[in-house]
Amino acid sequence: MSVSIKDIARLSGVSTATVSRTLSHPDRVSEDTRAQVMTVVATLGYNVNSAARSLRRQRSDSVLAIVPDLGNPFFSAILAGMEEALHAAGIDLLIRDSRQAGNSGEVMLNHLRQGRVDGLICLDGALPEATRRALAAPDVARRVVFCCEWLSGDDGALFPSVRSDNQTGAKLAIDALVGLGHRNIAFLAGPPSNVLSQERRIGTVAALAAHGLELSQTCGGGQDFGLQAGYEAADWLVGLEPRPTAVLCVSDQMAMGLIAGLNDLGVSVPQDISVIGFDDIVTAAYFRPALTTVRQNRVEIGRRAAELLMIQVREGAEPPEVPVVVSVPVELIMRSTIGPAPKV
Amino acid sequence: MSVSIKDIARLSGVSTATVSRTLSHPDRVSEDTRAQVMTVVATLGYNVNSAARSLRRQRSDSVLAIVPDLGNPFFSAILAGMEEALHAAGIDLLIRDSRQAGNSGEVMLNHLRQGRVDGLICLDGALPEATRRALAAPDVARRVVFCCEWLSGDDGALFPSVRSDNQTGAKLAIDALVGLGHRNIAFLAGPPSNVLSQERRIGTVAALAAHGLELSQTCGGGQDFGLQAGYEAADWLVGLEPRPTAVLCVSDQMAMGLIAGLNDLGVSVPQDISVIGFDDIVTAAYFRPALTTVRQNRVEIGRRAAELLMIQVREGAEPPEVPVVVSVPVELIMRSTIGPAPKV
DNA sequence: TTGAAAGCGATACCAG
DNA sequence: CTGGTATCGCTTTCAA
Repeated sequence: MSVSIKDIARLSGVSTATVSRTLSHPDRVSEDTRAQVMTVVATLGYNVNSAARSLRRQRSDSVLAIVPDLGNPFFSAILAGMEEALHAAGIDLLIRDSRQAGNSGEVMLNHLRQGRVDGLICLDGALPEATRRALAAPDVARRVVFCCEWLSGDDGALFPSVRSDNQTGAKLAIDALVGLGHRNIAFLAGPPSNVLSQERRIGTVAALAAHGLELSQTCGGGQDFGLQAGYEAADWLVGLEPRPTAVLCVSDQMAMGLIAGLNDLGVSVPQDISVIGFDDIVTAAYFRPALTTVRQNRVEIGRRAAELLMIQVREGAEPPEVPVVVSVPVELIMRSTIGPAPKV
Repeated sequence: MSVSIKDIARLSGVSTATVSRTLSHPDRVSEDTRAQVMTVVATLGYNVNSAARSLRRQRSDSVLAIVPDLGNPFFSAILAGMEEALHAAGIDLLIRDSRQAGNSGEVMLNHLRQGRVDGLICLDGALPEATRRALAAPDVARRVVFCCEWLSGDDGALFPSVRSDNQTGAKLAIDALVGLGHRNIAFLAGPPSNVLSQERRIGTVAALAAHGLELSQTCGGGQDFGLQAGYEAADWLVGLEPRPTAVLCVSDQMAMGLIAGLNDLGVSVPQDISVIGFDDIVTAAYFRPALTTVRQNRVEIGRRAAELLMIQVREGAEPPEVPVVVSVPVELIMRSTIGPAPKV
């Protein structure tokens, strides 16, 4: 059996209450006692038992992040940002993949209900209806924030959320393309029902309208934001009549897949078609041609989401002024996949 | 206050002991009782309190993965594999970045000592000496497995480990290059002290020796396995005299960076130089030219590590027959970055 | 500043 | 098969 607070109490000649105080509220014991207790603690190599502490304190000091696809490298930087903010506050990060077999929405709700975690950071905007309803219960809702994605139709009134400024991102991209003379611009979406597909498309349409232009075409994309979906979209793109001279893609992975596909079809980027991605994942700069893209500050998004959640679940915290939407700035990174619109 | 086992007991007219049994060992109560209790449980929406359960059972049903750099997409598939295996067994996955500020080795050890987690999966082979010693304590060592990397010098005698068959991977790559007529082959390493750099280099030297060849050059690489380090190695490579006609890289990211760098220097891959990567990360297939690489089965590695750990920490488990090294097969994926050795 | 003691919620042993 | 009860280890009133 491992050493407990009782052992410390006995060896340092004080009560368990005092040991506990020494550890949790050092300022509430005399200096002498503290020194004495700490010595014994160090000698025995004592560590608080977290289950006992959680049980007594009625909080776990950990939070759960729900990721749609852990295998997608897009999320790693976001998780890193969360990790950083959370651990600075002594809070643990648990991770679950919401699309993994057997991970219904219930699973994550149970974590909350069982007290395994104090809060939830959800990166998946496509939750089943039953889960959405369950999340909306008042005592649950306060413990949830969304990050990157959000529930479509929720503008922060139901759940606070942290997201990139998607519409501005699209605008930056479109402005750059129009500035290069492009007039026939297409949008390559991910899953049509995904909020990011929708939001960035809206931004695209609005930015084009500001130039007196209309969106040429939207490709529905595949089941995800992945490379293969982008690759397959190349066929669609070259078949369009008239063929767009530029494409804004909803993700970098799709953009890279698309460029690879165009390449295989004998279409050159950016000579024949200009392409812009979204995300600025780490490979974007080393892809050839180097990918022009809208950078999302993924670490920052993760950090902000974690901080937001910590404020909300702090006990005695006021319920937040709704709606809460933290919009993280984006930035257009100019590289080599866009160029002047080809002369007809 | 949330509903507890007492409430269930009262409403279903049985003792708390019976409720507990119904939930934890359904086969040890009568069918009638079980039905009765389960109805009440469902009605009240009861959930076991995990802190109380952990305290009583003296186990947390969660494990901690230590990742050297969460921001590196290489790890996401491994984590996904772990997640899958762990959650199938009802175990939670916690994640920490070992290189993050303030995450000394102590931090992860404390998780074990505090009973926050039942075991550790360590993906970082470069732990500080103090941590290595602390890990080796008998009661701790049994709860640790290494994954991907391992402590240099440990052949599974100290800690079980799951890893790719790195030497065979190098051999597959070298054999392919030699088969294409290459005689002057270089190796692009990551951090020199890293076990993967070392192991793959050893495999490379051995495979070359089998063909009666010697390794032309080794580039020490940078501080990591990243794209930038590969990019910078391009200068080194083209400066060699005689210039190697092929390079085996310790990671895909380095290979891609290298190719981008060569590209910028006017050197063509594979016409002038053949390049092989290691990992087969998701972008490898869509990089242009598509990257020839040694595929690691990352999901499998993660899954096996998780399974290994679960066996070890199962109570009453025999200490494993040491050494335990699970070697996961690798595979050479032929794409477009290698070609015949150029005629001189 | 310190100690005694009540509990947090679930489990498992021991009787019955 | 079921109930009573001690217990896991810590925190926190309440009194002194």
